[in-house]
Amino acid sequence: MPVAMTSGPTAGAYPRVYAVVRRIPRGRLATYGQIAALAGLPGRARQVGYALHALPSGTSVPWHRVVNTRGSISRRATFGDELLQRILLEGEGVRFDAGNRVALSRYRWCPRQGRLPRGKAR
DNA sequence: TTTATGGCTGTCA
DNA sequence: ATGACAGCCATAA
Repeated sequence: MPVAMTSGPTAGAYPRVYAVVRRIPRGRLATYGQIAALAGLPGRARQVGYALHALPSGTSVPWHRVVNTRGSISRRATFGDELLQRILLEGEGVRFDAGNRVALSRYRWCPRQGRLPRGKAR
């Protein structure tokens, strides 16, 4: 196991990211930026991507519930992975429209209603 | 050490 | 609606 950053503002960032992702209810979605903010890493959506990418297979973290701000699955190294994400989401009742996008305004996870501004979504 | 890249986001055309 | 640009900063080489 890596020593990890034992100091600094980013100390233990990965565990925090995982903790937040784990709280996403089934059938709900969150964006990288949203996760980053909730994990105390505002503006570091990329790191969230790295954290999720580092997850082992068979993890209990629902990484598939994290998508980009457009509501679409980011292009990954292989089609298999992004397809898997879609399959998993559909298995939770999330519908994709043409273009492989989901209605974020409809599925967005709101840990605290009004925490993040997103128009008049409900 | 430096450099390049990137599972993103927000703004502007 | 889509496409281009610029910030952001951790990770990999």
